[in-house]
Amino acid sequence: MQNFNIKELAKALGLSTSTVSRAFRDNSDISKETKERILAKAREFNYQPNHYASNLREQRSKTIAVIVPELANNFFSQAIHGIERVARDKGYHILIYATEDDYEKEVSFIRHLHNGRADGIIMSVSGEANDHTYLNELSQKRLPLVFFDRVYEDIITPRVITNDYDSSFSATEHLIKQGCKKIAYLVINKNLSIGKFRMQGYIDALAKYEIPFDDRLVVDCTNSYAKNNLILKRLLVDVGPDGVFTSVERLAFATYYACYDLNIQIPQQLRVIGFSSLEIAPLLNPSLTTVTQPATKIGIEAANLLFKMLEAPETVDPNEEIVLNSKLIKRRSTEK
Amino acid sequence: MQNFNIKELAKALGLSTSTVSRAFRDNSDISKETKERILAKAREFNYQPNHYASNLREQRSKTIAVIVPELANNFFSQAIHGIERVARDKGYHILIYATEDDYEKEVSFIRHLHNGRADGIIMSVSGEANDHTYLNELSQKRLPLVFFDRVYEDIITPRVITNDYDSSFSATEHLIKQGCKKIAYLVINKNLSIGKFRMQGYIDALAKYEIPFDDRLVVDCTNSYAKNNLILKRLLVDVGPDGVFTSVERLAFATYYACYDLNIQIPQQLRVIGFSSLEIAPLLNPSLTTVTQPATKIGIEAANLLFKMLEAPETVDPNEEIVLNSKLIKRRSTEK
DNA sequence: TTGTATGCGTTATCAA
DNA sequence: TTGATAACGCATACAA
Repeated sequence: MQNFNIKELAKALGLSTSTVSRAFRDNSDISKETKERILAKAREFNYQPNHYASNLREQRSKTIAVIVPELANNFFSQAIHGIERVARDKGYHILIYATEDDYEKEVSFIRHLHNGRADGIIMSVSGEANDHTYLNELSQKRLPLVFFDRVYEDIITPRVITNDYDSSFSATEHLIKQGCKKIAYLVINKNLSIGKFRMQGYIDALAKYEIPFDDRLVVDCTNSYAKNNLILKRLLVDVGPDGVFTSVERLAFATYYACYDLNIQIPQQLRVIGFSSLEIAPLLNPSLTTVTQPATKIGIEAANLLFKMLEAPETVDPNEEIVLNSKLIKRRSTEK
Repeated sequence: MQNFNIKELAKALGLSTSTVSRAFRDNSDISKETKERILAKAREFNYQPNHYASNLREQRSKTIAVIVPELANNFFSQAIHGIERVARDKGYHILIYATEDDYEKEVSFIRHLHNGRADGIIMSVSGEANDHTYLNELSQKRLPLVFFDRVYEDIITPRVITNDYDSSFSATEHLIKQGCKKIAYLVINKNLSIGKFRMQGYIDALAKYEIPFDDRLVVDCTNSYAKNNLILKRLLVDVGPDGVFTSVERLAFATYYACYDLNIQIPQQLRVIGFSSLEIAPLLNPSLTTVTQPATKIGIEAANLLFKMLEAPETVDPNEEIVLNSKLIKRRSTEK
């Protein structure tokens, strides 16, 4: 940590600390010459106002926390990228926390953030449990929170999501139009709101085309690659779907691997479509039909929303919901 | 920000602030009962010691900064994941900064971090310019810094890298053994140390097999997808290599796209190998032969090194260099 | 074992 | 326009 502080700089300049302080604040009265003299000297000594002292004094941290389930995921890294850009423009810093889909960690992060470390939180939830009251503590303390993509429905706070229901409906419809009659739906956590909406789109699309719903075709997967591989192989062998719709990118990959293992041809024997932000989906074998969310845009919108809450809280409706559209991009994995 | 502070908590308990403070510090003398009474009350009011006040007092932030060129990149997101895990275990938080390969941003981030915001820095450099003196300012102030993967050679600080020279040599040798005689080497920035070592491995492997070096085959690419596409197509058409070795993941993808566009068959007409941390390399069309760096491990090692510097600076040699091995994973893109 | 008093580095208030 | 001073919330040295 730095040793050189505002006092020493003031002494070196023969000025008071208050005058020096003013040189770093834009709105204060200070003569142009002194200001420049101070800044020059500051550069010389490489002085920067101590962040912790400033923030203690100013009661805000110019920092926002971003909580995501995982980092090694195209969707989240693109979203974080978007958030980072907005934050940087605003002169804010971002703290990153990965819950690894662990509810305990999520609660622990949130609790710790109550200590003034961050001015606001942008979060995509893990969704493992049902007790979200810890989040209400946040709202009592008025620490602004914005959800993106994965949200808790029982918590009222602004959110940025995509048109999951419609996308799922279209994706399922697309599979049906390509001739599928037995469409499996792969999900990580049925109970999470995002899972529900996406699943409802699937269910309603089946209904529209009078395809009976079969709950053996709705498969709850895990976070373990090995387990998923087993689950999927069993599905493919025992139930024998002719189409697969995955609510999460990872499960589309898992489906590919399972098909490779079982020597099942995509798309001839099985058509695959998945939610995915993978930029190289066209390079897969076969190229993967995706429902692609505007990940970076989501991050940007979430950050903008949070900054609006920070700058003018009264202008933000706690029920505000920004819905962005995903795109269905048809590729070889769903060809006839 | 929170309104409830240590004073209020002390008042509510009929104790002094110092006693309350002690309840949150492990080493201090305090009776078990009072401690528990205090912690219970703290939970009730959801009190947490203010982070900025503590850190101002203690002169350390329990925060480390991570600076990377880009976020939407498998290597970096995996590395960050590794760093995050170690930091969390140590009770540290991580700040993330993306330079987007912009030297100006890098300098600006570093300068701002001089204000006590972070106790240390883990960085993979952008490498755009040659003036790294701003980093020496860091070392004067003894703000610990660890490089990983992309480093500046002229800055003395501990680093975690991979055996780039050997990997490149092996990769090139592999292409030669598969029958390639005209091997292109794609790079983003020739001047960056990592680029140099990787390139030297390529050059020496050619020499070993008495293949003449042709500098039309060494191609400096950009950060723009569109430009790279043009550059690569020109290379493929005008120079006509029979093998491509990319020093960066992104360029392997670019090569695939260019081949798709030109209807060039991989691996029959062109064999491709690239540095890549892509987990789904086996799913590409054709599956991509990769030099895979242990990204998460690199992040973990870098973080461990930084914490060693923070906890026992005298035990860390500033020239310390941890070298991890990459793996050459042969897949279809380089088959005969 | 607990309480008192001081200072960490900064900025806002007020006075000059 | 500039300077003196108090306060932000906390943790430690020292006293009790």
